[in-house]
Amino acid sequence: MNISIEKKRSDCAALPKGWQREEVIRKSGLSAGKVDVYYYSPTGKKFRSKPELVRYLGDSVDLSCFDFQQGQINTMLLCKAKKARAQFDYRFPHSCHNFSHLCCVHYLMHVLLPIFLLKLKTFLQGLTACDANGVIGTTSLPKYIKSLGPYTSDATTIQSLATALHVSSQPITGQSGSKQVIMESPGVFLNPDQPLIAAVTITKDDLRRQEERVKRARLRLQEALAAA
Amino acid sequence: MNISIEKKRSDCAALPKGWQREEVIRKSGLSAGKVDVYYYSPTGKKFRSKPELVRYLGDSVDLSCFDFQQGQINTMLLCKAKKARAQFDYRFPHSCHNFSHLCCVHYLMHVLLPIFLLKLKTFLQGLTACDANGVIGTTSLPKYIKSLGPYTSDATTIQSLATALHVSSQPITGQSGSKQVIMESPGVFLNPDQPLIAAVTITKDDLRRQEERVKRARLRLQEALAAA
DNA sequence: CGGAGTGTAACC
DNA sequence: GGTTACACTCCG
Repeated sequence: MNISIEKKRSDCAALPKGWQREEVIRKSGLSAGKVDVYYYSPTGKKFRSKPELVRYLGDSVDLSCFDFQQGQINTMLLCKAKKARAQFDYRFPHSCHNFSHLCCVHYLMHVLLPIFLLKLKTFLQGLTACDANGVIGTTSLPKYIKSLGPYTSDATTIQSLATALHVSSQPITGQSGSKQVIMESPGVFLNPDQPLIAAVTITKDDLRRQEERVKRARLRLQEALAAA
Repeated sequence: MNISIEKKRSDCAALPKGWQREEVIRKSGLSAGKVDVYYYSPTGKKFRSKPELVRYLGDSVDLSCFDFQQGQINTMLLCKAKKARAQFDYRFPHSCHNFSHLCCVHYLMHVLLPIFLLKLKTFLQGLTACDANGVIGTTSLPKYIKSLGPYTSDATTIQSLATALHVSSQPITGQSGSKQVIMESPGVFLNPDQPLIAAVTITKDDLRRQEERVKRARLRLQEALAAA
């Protein structure tokens, strides 16, 4: 019942019965964050690239339209009209050397965060675009997300999230008192209306408590996912 | 007078006197023919990898350019190391396909943001660690950053920033009314005490105004940097 | 010696 | 510039 965020393995519908697909996120090194995709034959043999797969399966399966990374048939591969990339790259810069404090702050505020925001925005816009084109389909948001707001459609919800992210430097004045499970995730930080650098001191216990809170939130979301 | 084809051992000029290098050819298996290289310290201790060697020798020998496999100094390795440190990788995921809304939210909250936070934390910790070791030196923060808080040292300032990022889900209660130029950067978003998804609508003009604000903030920081 | 994990040349 | 495809490392 463990759903690891770094590693997941499941059946692959685009391949014959018994074949499985695995995603592994690189955890360290220059390429940390990159997603490696592997396939396992029914006998357990591991495959790490499409040519390798083709070599093994021969003519028994036509993989010309098979997207190795995504694990599905992609008719776009025939046209070779590669449009928006479907791959995720979780990479991010490593720690730094030869960086003055000034550069550090500058780097954080003017490189990391703007890029992060931009990518989030692009990500969300891409999502709504996909949805509009029917690529994703009419998948609904699960109830616990819907309940966060009085929206008329899921598209509106996603859009408003993107919007809220974009107009970030202005106060977000939405419904209050809606502390859902997803709100307890660790990915929320820095209030623009408060000083950037605050004189907060914490103990190791504080750190551990925070980490445990994160773990609990993840567990709860996993349960929600399983129930959906 | 025995010269074995599968195994040879000799002094290694690139290491201190007394160190030896050994080559062993794999005789069978999938990797038959592959050469494994081992090193022996003057005391006879065996080393099987470069990290192992570096851990043992510590700072006494600079192995950054040492090619473990070849047993020689390789200047190309130096270039690589320097590049890796000097360059940042700003990559982040593109827009997506095949993603339900649920996965979107899950991805944002449980993949992107945790990784982002982790990297920020590592980044800042690396910075303070560097500083403590004198790698960065005693560079001072410029005045306009110092003025943000009553700190006794720059290290404290950086540390508190790292801390504030870490304990993100708790309110950051620092000095108020200190709206510095750096605060106007776009890299501040999402208040944890407000709903994640807010019913905000914006026009294209709003977007452009926001982007121009970013540009202006960047210009001002550049001026401040030039004046420092 | 195997194999998971990471590096990276070559390709598009 | 960004991926793919596979070579290589490191450690069990």
